[in-house]
Amino acid sequence: MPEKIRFFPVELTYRIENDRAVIHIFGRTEKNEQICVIDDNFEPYFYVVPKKGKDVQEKLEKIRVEREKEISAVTRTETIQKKFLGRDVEAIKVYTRLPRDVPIIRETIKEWDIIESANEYDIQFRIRYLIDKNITPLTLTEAEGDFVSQRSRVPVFKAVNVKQYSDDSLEKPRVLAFDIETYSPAGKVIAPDKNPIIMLSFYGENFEKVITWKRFKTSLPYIEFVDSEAELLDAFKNVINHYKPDILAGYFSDEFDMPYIRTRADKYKIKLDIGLDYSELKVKHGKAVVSDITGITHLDLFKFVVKTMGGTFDIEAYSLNNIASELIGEKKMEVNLDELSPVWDKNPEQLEKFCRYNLHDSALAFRLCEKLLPNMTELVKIIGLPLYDINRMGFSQLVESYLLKQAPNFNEIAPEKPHNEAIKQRRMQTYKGAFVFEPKPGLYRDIAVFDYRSLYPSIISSHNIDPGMLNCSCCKGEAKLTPIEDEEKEKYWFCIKRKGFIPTIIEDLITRRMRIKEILKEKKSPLLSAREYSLKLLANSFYGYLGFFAARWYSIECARAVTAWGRHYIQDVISKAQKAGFNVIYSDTDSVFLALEKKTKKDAEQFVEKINLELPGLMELEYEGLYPNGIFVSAKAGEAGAKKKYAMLSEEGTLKIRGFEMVRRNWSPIAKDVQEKVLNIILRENNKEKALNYVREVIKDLKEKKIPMDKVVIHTQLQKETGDYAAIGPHVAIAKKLKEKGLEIGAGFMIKYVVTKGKEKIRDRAKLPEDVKEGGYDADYYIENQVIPAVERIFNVLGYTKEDLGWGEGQKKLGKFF
DNA sequence: GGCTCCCGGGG
DNA sequence: GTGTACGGGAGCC
Repeated sequence: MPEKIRFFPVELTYRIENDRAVIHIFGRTEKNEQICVIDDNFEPYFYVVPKKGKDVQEKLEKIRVEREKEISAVTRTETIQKKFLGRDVEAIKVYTRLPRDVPIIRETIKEWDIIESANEYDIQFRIRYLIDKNITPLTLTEAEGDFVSQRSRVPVFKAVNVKQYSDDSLEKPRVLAFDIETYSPAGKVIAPDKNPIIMLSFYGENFEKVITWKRFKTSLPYIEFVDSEAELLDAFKNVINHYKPDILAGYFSDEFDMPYIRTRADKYKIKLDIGLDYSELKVKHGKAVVSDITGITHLDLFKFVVKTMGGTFDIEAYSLNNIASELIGEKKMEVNLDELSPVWDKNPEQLEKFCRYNLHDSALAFRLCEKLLPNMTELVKIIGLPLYDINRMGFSQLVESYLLKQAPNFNEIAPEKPHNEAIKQRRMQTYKGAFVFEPKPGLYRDIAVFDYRSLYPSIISSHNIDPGMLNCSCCKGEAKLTPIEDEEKEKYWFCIKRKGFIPTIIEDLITRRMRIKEILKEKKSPLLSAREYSLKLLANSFYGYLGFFAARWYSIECARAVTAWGRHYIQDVISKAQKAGFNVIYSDTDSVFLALEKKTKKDAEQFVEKINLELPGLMELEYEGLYPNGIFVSAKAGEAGAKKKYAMLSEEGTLKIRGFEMVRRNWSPIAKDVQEKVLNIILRENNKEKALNYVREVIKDLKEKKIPMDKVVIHTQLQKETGDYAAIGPHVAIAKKLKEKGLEIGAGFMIKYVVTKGKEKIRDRAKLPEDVKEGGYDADYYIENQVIPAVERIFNVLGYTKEDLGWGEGQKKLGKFF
């Protein structure tokens, strides 16, 4: 008699056992125990769409391909009525024995001239399983079968039937956060192959631990001493095995902690078999590095923050410190990490504070995970992919995964991913973007900002913008033409009789979100606001997706139509604002900035209300806020317009800075300092004279060599061996000289240099800081190439000349504003 | 004006 | 592995 169990799937994979693909679903039962449910009843397949009147089926069934002594063959085929971009097609569902046969078979038929296309041959087998079985990870699922005996860290249940049971979801997955500290002398680059891990910390529910392999006196109960790095790595495994987390969370752990741990374990030939099936921690080096443990979801919170949440907050860098302060209001512990290695070598009695620092980072990762998990979980529930995947996906992938999940409900076959040629073609195509009302560069006071809520999604829905609805023969001459202004482009339309696949889906997302917002007005719920946010995120990503060259449902006509209608609607607000007597100073895509001047905040709010009364159902203009001070600058020196480059001071006193590209580490500290200081003086103190004098002072100090050397040191890392460079930049020139001196200089080394005076190329004037005596730097270089570019756009709008800055005649030309 | 190289995060 | 996913700025060539 088969047994029934219920569980929350967390992660899944597949293995080949006895020549069959077996899905392994890892999860937690209702009784809160970890489990692995296996299912060998799912066949790999893909679709073939034959050309009209061609008999393809028989030929398909005869395929046999030999690769590396393995035979790939089609096991059976089915003819099936499907839709492709809204059109009815007769497709063949082609089954194979193993998942890996799918791409092989597709490869052998791709040149056949009797087929229209092959489709859905590149959907991962585990994802195909979730889609076809309609199983959503983290959501209560029922399996029918029996427990079997199999080598595994958790009980294994062999299922004959697996199906979604209810909408209940795993409330509290078990989370363990971790972080490592490594031996890393000051100024030296991080080198996993050379330098050991010296500390490792974990933070979980009622659990904190720091493991280190140098002993010192401490009363901290969570510190555990071991005798070597190899023992520390063993402890890493043991802690995970005993804690039994569903989720192992880190910050930048995909690309730092995990690869580091992997490299160190390999050095000692330690098996990192922490997978629930005893498989090893896998670090995969692709374009981005990802680290994967079978059965345990490894989350890299950095990736989620950067890829998905990024746009929502206003920070200059995605460091753990910034993100933690922004999201959970906590900072990292202040510690000078340059001291860690010397202390480790010479003063181990001082290691305790580094242990606390190490634990605190894990604690931050843990709380960040708690904070972000509702957002990720909601995306899991909406899109239907495991957490692991959601964590690492960008917007386009989220949209595409959602469409792939929805396609069967509409009986749609997914289009192929574009291949090389198509991508090249698509990349060359351009279209007109959003409308930008170019501001007159300058300083403004009392700026009221409005924006359309979900402008593009509501356009896609209300204008039925969909690749399959384009230029239908049924509505020719009847449907409204897309309002593209470009005369050379042919006008086109979208069907008004049928609703497209994408508009249907997006409308569903918008209305679901609206319902949630209604509930949220009544009472707060973190869960619902996470869902609301996820729905918004997803809906907002469709437009970009339609114009993304690598998208399956790519359609430049659709993308072009969205921006065309967008321009139409924003221009409408602008003209109405002007008619109402407002001074429109700036507008971009879906937002309008008004300088209030003689009008009041109340006038602005009333204006928005009035606009909203006239807007069709889904569309809404929002009052974003009032900014007492703002500066709008031109994009490049001398250029008139200024797209997306402004800084404003909010009523709450925070600076909102847009478009001033981050001055990064390969800039000198003096350039960073000056940019930040100038914006602050102008917006907070409202004193351009003071800002001017400040820069003038800095320029003077540079010329008089009063700015200390450490403010002009530029850091650049060598990315490859010195001999491998085609172009010799300043840092490469330095590296070559160092090498000639017999120093060990290779890829990864951090080069610090100072540019000195001379007429040669910059690379010939770049010197090591220690080879330049105090004041030996080239003041002109730092003024012209560092300080001035950092503030040029700002002073641009203030209209000062170079004489005003004390950088007068007879000097090298600096651009007309100085 | 193209092409090449670097940055991010982490210690 | 039912494969190939950044995007923008500076300096050399």
